Amino acid sequence: MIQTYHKSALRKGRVVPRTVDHAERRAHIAEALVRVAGREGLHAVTMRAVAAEAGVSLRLVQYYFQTKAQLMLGALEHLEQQSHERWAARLAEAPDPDSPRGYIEAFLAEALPTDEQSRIFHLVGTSYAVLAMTDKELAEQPFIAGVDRLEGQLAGALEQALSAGELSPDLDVPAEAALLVTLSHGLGTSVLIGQRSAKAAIAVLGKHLDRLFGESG
Amino acid sequence: MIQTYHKSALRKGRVVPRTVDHAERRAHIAEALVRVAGREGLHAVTMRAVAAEAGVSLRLVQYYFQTKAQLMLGALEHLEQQSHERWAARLAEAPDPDSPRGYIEAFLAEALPTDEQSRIFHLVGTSYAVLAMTDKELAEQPFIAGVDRLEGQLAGALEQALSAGELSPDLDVPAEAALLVTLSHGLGTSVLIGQRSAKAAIAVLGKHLDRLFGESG
DNA sequence: ACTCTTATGATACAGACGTACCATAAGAGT
DNA sequence: ACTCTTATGGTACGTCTGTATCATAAGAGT
Repeated sequence: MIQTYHKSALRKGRVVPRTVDHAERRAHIAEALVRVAGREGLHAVTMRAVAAEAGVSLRLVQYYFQTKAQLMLGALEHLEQQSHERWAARLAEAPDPDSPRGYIEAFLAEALPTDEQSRIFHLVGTSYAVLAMTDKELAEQPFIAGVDRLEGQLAGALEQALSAGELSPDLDVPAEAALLVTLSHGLGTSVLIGQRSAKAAIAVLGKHLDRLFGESG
Repeated sequence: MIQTYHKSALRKGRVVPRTVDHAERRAHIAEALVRVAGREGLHAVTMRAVAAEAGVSLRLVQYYFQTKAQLMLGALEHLEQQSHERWAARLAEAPDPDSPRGYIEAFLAEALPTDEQSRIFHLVGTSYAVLAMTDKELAEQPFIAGVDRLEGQLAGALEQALSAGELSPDLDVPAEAALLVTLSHGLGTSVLIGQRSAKAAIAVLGKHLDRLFGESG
């Protein structure tokens, strides 16, 4: 799994880096970090642990990310982008694309830790959030942007449902989007600390959506 | 501030510990931990840092809490108990004790990081929550119990409001209590990472309560 | 007055951590 | 063929961490 380096150089005959694809390698290491953090917590993430998990030498981690701070930041960006793709994939297979409620429910359920992958995602994401509370440089660029984007996307879906007449016309869309995103984050946390099952969290969310969309149906 | 040890022995002439009040000293150290964690994050909490913040020697921290794990646990318990008292004080001065809505709103607003003390409380609490996600022994006893107690207390208030006819009679009280607690936790987090102001968070919460209590008035 | 236990100080130790340094294999450009 | 740059391995260094050890001051019980 390790020594596959100059393979990628043959694949793309250009003169770009040297022999290996830097982006690919950085992604590989970043994913190793996420696995370690998901298993033992973000506080257990060390350059040596990440190197071991990725199956590379400590020196390599240093080479691709010069410092630990940059490694942490790079992994966060990778996680952001990965979640972007994950959401797109999930929403593409939404049950009924004509139903805004289905879209919104799928959207929010994705944020809940239902399977192993989303569990890791929520755990690591929340860990980063806690770091961002005391590390302002970490917070500003990559973090808030991601959450804001989600909230905006959801607000768009609500707007659409409102146009379709599925929602009460005097709904405050931005406030409701904020409520839904923060609610699903809070629910996810309660699941992760073992206070509630994922099923129970989905039920709470579902009841609120029932209320929003009118309990007919 | 440091060498006040045998003063407490004179105050209470009994033969209980030896010269100093252990519980008082442990509380002092636990509060130092909370201050450090609130300022620099829970990951910056070290036995030496706590000792320095408390103005005692490293040995003393070792003496009163034998190990770091016990120090962390003890501080969490202290935080729990402190929050208990804080809530009681806040609710005692609720604006209108006859209005369940006022009670509930005060209850939930207390969970939001509006002033420095509640900011620290939420930050440190969330940091512990993240730890509890990967450290099962930490989670079970002190953590979930605290949140469950809050949720139960809130459910009681909702039940009371329901009896007073202020809520829709087909409200699912436990689900709503869960929603409100997780929502206020999620809102608090979004405030702490700087995504939203405390005022905006309170507004989102207020709008939802308006909906619950019927928007008349 | 004398001992005993509690309370506190100082410091030492082994391990882990982030980072820096030195070496070298090997493709790229000439 | 020769050099130059990139990519990788190995390892050493200084610092910080949690914990353990040795020593001792001083109130408590007799």
